[in-house]
Order: sequence, then C-alpha cells, then structure tokens
Amino acid sequence: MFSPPEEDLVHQWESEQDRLRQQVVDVDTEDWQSGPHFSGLDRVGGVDLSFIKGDDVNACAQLVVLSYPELQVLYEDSQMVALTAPYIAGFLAFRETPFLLEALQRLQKNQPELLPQVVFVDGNGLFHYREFGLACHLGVLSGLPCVGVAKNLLQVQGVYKNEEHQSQIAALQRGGDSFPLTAASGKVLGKALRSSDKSSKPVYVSVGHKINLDTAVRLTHSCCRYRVPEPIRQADCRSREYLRTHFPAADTETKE
DNA sequence: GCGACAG
DNA sequence: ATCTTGTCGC
Repeated sequence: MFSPPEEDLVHQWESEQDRLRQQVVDVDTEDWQSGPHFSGLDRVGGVDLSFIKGDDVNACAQLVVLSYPELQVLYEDSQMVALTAPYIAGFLAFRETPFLLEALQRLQKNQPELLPQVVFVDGNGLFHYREFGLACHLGVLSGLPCVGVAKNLLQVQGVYKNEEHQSQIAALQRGGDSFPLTAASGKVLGKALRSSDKSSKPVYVSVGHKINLDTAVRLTHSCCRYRVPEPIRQADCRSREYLRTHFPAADTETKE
C-alpha cells in the first residue's frame, strides 16, 4: 500500500515504455536509406547532455546538425536546463528526452529547413532491458529517424560482456566490421561496430526509430571520423565547451 | 556481500 | 555523466 516513491516511479515509467514501444518503427521509411551511398541524405543530427562536475541537475543540452557526407557543422544549439528526473539505469530517456525534444522543436520553429533527416543519440535504442531505450523514446516522440550509439555494452537480455564477446571484438578487423548482439530470445537487438580502423574498441549500434539495423550500422560507420560518430562527438565537445566558458571552475567557487 | 549500472 | 595527466604507441 505504501511503496517507496522511486518504486512507484519505476512502475509508472515501465508502463509508459510499454505503451510507447508499440509505436517504434524498426524498418527503413526514408528514400535516402535505400541507396548504397545514402544519396538524398543532406543533414544528420546529434544530441547530448553535459553536466557540471558535482551537479547532477544543471546541464547543457546540445543539438548539432552536420552536412552529409561532409560532416561540417551547419547548426548548433546549446541550452542550459535543469533536470528533474533522477538517473535510473533503463530509464535514461525520462531524464534527458524532454530537453532534447525542446531543442528539436526550437530548430523546427526557427530554421525548419535545417531539421536533420536522422538523429544520432548517445545511448541505446532497441538494445535495452525492455527494447525501448533513449534513441527509441526520442524517435517516437519526435517522429524523426533515430540511431542509438552506446559507448559501453549494456548487459541485457542474455548479452554478456564475457570472453566470447571479447573474442568477437578481437575478430573485428577493419572499420565497418560488426557482429550481432543477440538476445536469449534469438532476436538481434543491435550490433557491435568497429567504427574506424584505428579504434579497436567498438561502439554499440541499435535501432531508434524509422531505420533498420543494418542501415543504422552502415550509416553510423559512414559518419565516423573517430570512434564516436561525428554528430554525437560534436554535440559532446560543444556542450562541454559551453560549460567551460559559461561556468569556469564552478566547483571552486569562492565561498566565505 | 558482490557485481551491474546506456548517460 | 564526472573525478583526472601523462603516457605508450602508431
């Protein structure tokens, strides 16, 4: 009768994820996705949030739009926001999505011609406890194609970071090589991708919305100058720089 | 108690 | 997410 507040919150969030999950489209829906070189794709977006050390409330929400295939920054939006939801593994979207959506809406209102045709999200999509990670959440709520790219492996649904996984990583020879992340159910939830020849540590790609897994993996590889896809890397770099210049040493603030 | 735990 | 410099390697 009196369950802990956080437990109630989690239950509420789980049902919300179950409801929204039915709206995920895990196949290609755009013309540019069919071609071998994504002809027709001109703009790719990237989103990220950066925090001030020791402050888990105030963050800089970042949206960038890059040209494709040049990967030059066409648009940048940095906005300080105050997060309300706590971070709970499996529910990252409830903490970050509202502010990423706001950034996309600002762009649609001010320069709709620059709206990205696909958005790279730092985090997972279908590769998730309940197959509805941040990339799916943002995709469904925005209606835009989204790709989830996580830098670390989430051990879910029977996918483990064991010796077998390590050997599969070792077998990735060149940038573009990948192997599937298969759930105990047999469903492929995502792929581990060697994003460049240089980086031996893979990134984990999964479908967010309106794109199929193999297209998502090919696209991710084509957007990588370094290990992390350029849209996400730029969003990360620029949001961190924003915090550096607007909140210099916010940690060692003079106190009496 | 121990290990996991996207960002 | 953030705490944190240099360092080993190509």
